[in-house]
Amino acid sequence: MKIKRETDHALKCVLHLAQHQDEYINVLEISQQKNIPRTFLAKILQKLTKAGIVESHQGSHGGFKLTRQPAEISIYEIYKVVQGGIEVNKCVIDNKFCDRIHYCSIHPVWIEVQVDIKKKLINTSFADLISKEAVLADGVQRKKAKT
Amino acid sequence: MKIKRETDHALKCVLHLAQHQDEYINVLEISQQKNIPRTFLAKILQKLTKAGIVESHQGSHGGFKLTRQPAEISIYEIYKVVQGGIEVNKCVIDNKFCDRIHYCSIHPVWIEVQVDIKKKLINTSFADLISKEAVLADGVQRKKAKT
DNA sequence: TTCATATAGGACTAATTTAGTCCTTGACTA
DNA sequence: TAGTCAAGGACTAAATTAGTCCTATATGAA
Repeated sequence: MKIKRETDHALKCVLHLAQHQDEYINVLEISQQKNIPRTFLAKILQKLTKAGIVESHQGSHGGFKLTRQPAEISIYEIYKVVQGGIEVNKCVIDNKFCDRIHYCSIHPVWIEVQVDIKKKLINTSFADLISKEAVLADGVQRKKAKT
Repeated sequence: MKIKRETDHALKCVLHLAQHQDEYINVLEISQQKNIPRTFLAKILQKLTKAGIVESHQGSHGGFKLTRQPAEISIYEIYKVVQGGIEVNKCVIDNKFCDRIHYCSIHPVWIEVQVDIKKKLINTSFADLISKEAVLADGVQRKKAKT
């Protein structure tokens, strides 16, 4: 389990959409706002669309928007769309990498770790992130005001 | 945080040494027993030696052995020697990868995940693994006996 | 004392994965 | 019907991982 840049991009992107619901927002705008390479982001949004997390609209004034409320979308979901599942160690997923499947004492540790991570990611929704962002942004403002 | 093959090898290697304390065991034997490429394992053992987890002895009848009791060595320690620390997302370690350090709402999630993982890995020692191995090996034996 | 058996260490290479780009096609709408 | 957008496939570049290889050095035993 390691967050790829792609996943990072995807999360920021969905966060942006979550903060601008009901509008269709195009790739260029998101890429500029969140500092993500445009063409790469386009690819990521394709995946999110296929997965049903966002819906797309072509043509002018087209773009993307969320299909669900931010509170209904977890970090885990996005993570899964991009990376395909939590994989702490190859051996846990792919038996080819472990000849000791039936009696490996280390194996269960990875499984436990995976379960823990999954729980945490499932329990964080984009509504949570939005409210945190607000608090944090406020903090930054106050800091600026002080100086 | 993703377990590299190298770390996997290291863990199996230390487990083997933990199961054969007081003897010096050489690279060749461990590599054969645990199915790890010999030259690669040699490199790994160098790291473990430098880190003070094993001590080496050159010359005939030389090899490696643990410097401490298995109960005193955690999975985390080995992990750290090989991979240098838990890094769920680059942005958590390296600011270059995140322009949003001061107000990123996703950031704290990774930190929490890292802390959780670390706890779990610290709390598993090689003594734990050895006893698990015993139980598991016994299970395999019973299965074989049945057929 | 010298030979066989080990590790130490540095410099390489091969394979795989990650992080993108580019280009053409197809949908929408003003 | 031209301009604006996404869809999709095929590529490429960069970075990381997973090793190898070769030489030097230490140790113990014949």
